[in-house]
Amino acid sequence: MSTFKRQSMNIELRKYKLKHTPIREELSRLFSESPNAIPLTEIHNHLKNYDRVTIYRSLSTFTNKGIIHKIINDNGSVFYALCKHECGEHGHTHDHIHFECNSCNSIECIDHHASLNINLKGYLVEDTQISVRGLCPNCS
Amino acid sequence: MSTFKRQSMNIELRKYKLKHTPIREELSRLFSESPNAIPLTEIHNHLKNYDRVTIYRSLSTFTNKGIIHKIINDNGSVFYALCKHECGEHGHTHDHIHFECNSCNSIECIDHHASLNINLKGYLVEDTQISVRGLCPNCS
DNA sequence: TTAAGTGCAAAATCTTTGCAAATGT
DNA sequence: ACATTTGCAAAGATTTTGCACTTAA
Repeated sequence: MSTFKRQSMNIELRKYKLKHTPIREELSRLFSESPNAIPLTEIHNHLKNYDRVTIYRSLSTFTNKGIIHKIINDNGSVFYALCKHECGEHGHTHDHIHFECNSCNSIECIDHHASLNINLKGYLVEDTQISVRGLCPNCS
Repeated sequence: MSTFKRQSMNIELRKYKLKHTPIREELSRLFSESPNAIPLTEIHNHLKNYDRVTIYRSLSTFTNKGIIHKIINDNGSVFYALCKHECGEHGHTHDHIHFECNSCNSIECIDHHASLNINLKGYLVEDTQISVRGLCPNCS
């Protein structure tokens, strides 16, 4: 239990013109420290001191700023993960795949410029999202 | 507005050891007639005469039997679509992609044996799901 | 100082559960 | 006849909205 004051969050709130509040620092830390997507349930668990509404609104704010993105898996469970690329207020642009582990249920965003040959006659493809299930390195 | 009595549902309920009830016939017809996945909201609209609970339970039954499968899009909206292949009580096995139209918001299951070269070192891939967004033939 | 952010209460959805009544085979 | 299915009431769960209070800059 360190009493040192935490310093320099990895997410620069100022850059996004967001005020520097306790819950946002907590969220920043959470996301910065986690290599994987974070289940919404876990976010609630970590932020028990804060009102649920505030959590929803903070996540919404971060999402709108292009700091994080929402992931919904096949079961409808909600996760959030840091955006790694050029997302912003004007939209999200992701070119990674989501890997979900069948054992530990973690979801990881993996950079991948997939060479996907989809030939859909008559369809205009604008975006492709690939989700992979299996066993992550820790579980296989 | 035909007054002929409809005949021979495309989904053979007996084959699945399911009783032949009105709501199940309605659902069978709905799915058989729709080339696309059906939004849950639309299912509720079409089945206004039936209790919501009964609808949920019927969809759940069909899903467990491997007759239909549930699709959740990026927004968390729920759709259901017919299974085309060898799904059954023991599980679903799909090898199609989901195409979601950015204009009319329809979702279509498209058979596709995607030649996807994913090289994920350390990961054991068991299943790959591809979702494509864009414009469907009707909208492009 | 003051616009932005938070907390509380309440509403709005959406989905599930329990049980008695109805129905298909 | 009887197991299955349905409808109703109610509970659970999740997310959103309104508004007054608080706080960061």
